[in-house]
Amino acid sequence: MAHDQHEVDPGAYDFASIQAKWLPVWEESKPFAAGRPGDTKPRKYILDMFPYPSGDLHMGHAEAFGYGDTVARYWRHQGFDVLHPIGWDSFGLPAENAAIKRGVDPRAWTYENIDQQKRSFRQYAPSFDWSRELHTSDPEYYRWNQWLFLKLYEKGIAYRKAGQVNWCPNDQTVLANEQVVDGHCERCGAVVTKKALTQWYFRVTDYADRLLDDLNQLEGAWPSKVISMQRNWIGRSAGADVEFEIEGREERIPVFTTRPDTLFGATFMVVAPDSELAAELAAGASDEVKARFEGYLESVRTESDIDRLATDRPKTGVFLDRHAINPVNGERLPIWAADYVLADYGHGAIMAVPAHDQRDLDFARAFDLPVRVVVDTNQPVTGVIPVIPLDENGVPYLPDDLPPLNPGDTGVALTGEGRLINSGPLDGLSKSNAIRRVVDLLEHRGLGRAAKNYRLRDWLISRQRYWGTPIPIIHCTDCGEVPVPDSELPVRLPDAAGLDLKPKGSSPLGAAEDWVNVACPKCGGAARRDSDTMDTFVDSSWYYLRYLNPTDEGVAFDPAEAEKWAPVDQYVGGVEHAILHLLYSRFITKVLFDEGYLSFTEPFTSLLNQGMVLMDGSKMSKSKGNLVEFASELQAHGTDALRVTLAFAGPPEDDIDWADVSPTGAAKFLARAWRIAGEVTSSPDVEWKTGDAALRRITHRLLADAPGLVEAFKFNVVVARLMELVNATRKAIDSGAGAGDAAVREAAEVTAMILDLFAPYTAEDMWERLGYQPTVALVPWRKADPALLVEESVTAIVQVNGKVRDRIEVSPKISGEELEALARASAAVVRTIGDSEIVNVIVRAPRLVNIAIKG
RNA sequence: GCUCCCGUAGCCCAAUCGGCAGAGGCAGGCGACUUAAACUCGCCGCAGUCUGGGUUCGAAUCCCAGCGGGAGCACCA
Repeated sequence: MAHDQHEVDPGAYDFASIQAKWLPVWEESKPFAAGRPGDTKPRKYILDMFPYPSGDLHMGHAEAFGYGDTVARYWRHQGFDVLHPIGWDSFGLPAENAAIKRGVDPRAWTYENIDQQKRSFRQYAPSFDWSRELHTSDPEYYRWNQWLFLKLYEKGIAYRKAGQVNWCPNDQTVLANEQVVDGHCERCGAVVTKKALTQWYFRVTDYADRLLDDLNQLEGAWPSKVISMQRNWIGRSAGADVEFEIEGREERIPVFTTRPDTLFGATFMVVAPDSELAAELAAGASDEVKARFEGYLESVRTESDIDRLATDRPKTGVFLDRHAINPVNGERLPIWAADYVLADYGHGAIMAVPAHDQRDLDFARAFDLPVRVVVDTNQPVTGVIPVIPLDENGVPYLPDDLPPLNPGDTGVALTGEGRLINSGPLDGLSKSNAIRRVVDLLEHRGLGRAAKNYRLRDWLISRQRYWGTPIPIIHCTDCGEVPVPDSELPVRLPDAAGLDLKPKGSSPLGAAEDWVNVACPKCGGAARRDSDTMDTFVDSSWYYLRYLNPTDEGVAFDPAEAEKWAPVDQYVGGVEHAILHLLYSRFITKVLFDEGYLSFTEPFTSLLNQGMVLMDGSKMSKSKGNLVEFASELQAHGTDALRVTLAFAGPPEDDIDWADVSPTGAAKFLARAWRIAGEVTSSPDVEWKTGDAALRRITHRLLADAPGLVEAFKFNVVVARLMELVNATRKAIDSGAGAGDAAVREAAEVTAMILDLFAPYTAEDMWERLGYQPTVALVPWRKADPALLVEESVTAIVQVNGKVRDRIEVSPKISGEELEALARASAAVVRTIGDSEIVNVIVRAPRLVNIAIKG
């Protein structure tokens, strides 16, 4: 029997035809364009982290963009002019790798991917303002990356230096510290090695204090996890720089310590083997020492970061046969080179206090170096832990069974509080007082000062790859580094055709002879362009500002527009950028603030991290065969069911296991809601007040509660409440007031309006079935009627000793006295109390009475 | 090893301030509609909140300890 393929029951919910019906309508009317001239509404800027165009959207995108869109749609209903833009983070290695593998042009590959991905995106119907779409790989965009670079160069924030850098042998390029995760390349997973290279950096360490301190303003508005990760990453520690004389050396060596109070306990000094200082000290020693040092250095160089990061590995090192002088007591301290001291932290040298530092103690025990206790951790210090033990009369005493003070034997360093001993003028002081005293002492003698140190390193931004923003610097043999004049921006990427993009450790751009050879802008002589490209995290560090005027050819962004829209009110994206992108973006925002371009110092006022979409408890991947394809889910269930499924699965920041959710359940709910809109028989001008009060109460409670729920990101609860409303409406139609009741129409309209946050197609179609014109997305939020939020009566609970003994229906306005009287009169209560004595009665009118009795 | 988060029904999840443990869904059971099935509609909830202590008139909620799970950090002087 031949079926007409379009044979669809007109009374049945068919997501495909609803999508096909409304998408062109919205594309035509563009209801989501922001900043229309003359719009006086208050503004909100809702931003999703822009995607890398990898070919197609996946479930992770579906989740994140769904949440972002819910928030954007919500604020539109609340009467805001909402800026909700989208663009493409379209520079980066995948395009280049595809180019190498398949001989395609990286540009063509990228823009084809964008086209494909965009088609899925449109089906998914986020309420984007597509007119502001941007691509970081367009010269119109990266021109401003170059502008930003030159600004930073001008201010001394961008600079070039030589050093040991992270090198990804797979991608054949350097990496920033943030892009090395557990010794592996953040992007491709290869084991990262070290390489000595001259590279471009941004001086993010100059902003370390502000990046750390300003996290306080994000407290409560960003996930606490992200805040603590950033705090850890910046890793500020306070202490002192102490200068040590070195025998046979003119200049003193500074060391950083967080425990200057233990200075009298220093028994040796350690320098990082890969530091210049170590090489210099070894050079001044005997040939035998020199040889031993060279051998050690070699072994240190060959070990990977992975090995080096392993904890509990035995301490290694060599004695350099040189000595330092302790500035406070004149003692000679042997100097060792050991790899547990890092060249690029502090000054690459430490004073070792084995009694009070576990690492120093491990080293001292391995090489039989002296251990001297200078803090008696058995002596309690007032006001700090350990608390002074008190005897039964409240008199402080010292217990007899104190732990021994011999870390050299126990192997456990004494890191706690205590009183200073063996420390001359510091004896008897507490830790904090000793720190203050010794810093004073050192400052007075010019041998040290209070100091801070950071784990954060400067941001290495140059990359030896093709598909990125060219660094706008020209290297001239006579003039050195010369910035490309603004009038010559953008420095465009040369055509990839004819270039060998295969990674070979230097940028492919260097081989583009026509491109790389230029006249020096200063002297006109022969010069070469810098052939590295920028880290793509530079692109994304300020893109949120480019959306404000994406086609402006005169400025990167318009400060007046920034004043109107920025900072971003709500940012949505993955927690994988907890440090990377979010730290860089915060940094660049502060730089732009300092330069007077912005009036705020934090780019993202509020942050929502979505969880991951899993399958059967683990991350989805092709190799595991547990991939849930976005495209096929979209095909099978439609946009709305997919979005409702994701919103309803649980709190947005939690992971979603696709095995636990039910897109068909979501589709059923949508169909149920949609059918109701078709059953309503009253006309739009019906008088609400005449409607069924019970249903109206449910409707208005939702109107009242939903804003708080959405603003707290409890999307799953909002969906549950919508289900509740739909169930109640169904009941009213079938076995209550009937389809013609005003409350049924009201409930259906409110359902459509709120459903728009999660299921825009269904909501729009319902809206039309209810007799209105598009678009439901722009319908103002209905005000909840306060009269309907008050219950006619409430159930008061009567407890005896916390156990529920009776329930009484009372007026919500009942007084405490009346309620107590009613409770005491309750038969069940009287029975329970019997002869017992009433000790206490707690009354919380109108909800609860608790009678406490004896026995 | 250190820090943070989380443990509620077979499963996913709710429970504004410490005040009736259940809003919602999945799965399941029963029923109506149907020749039958699907769809649809209706009905069905004794889990006392991981364990043990504590605070309180009252604890899923606050505190302490433990168990289990997840995340972050881990030679940073």
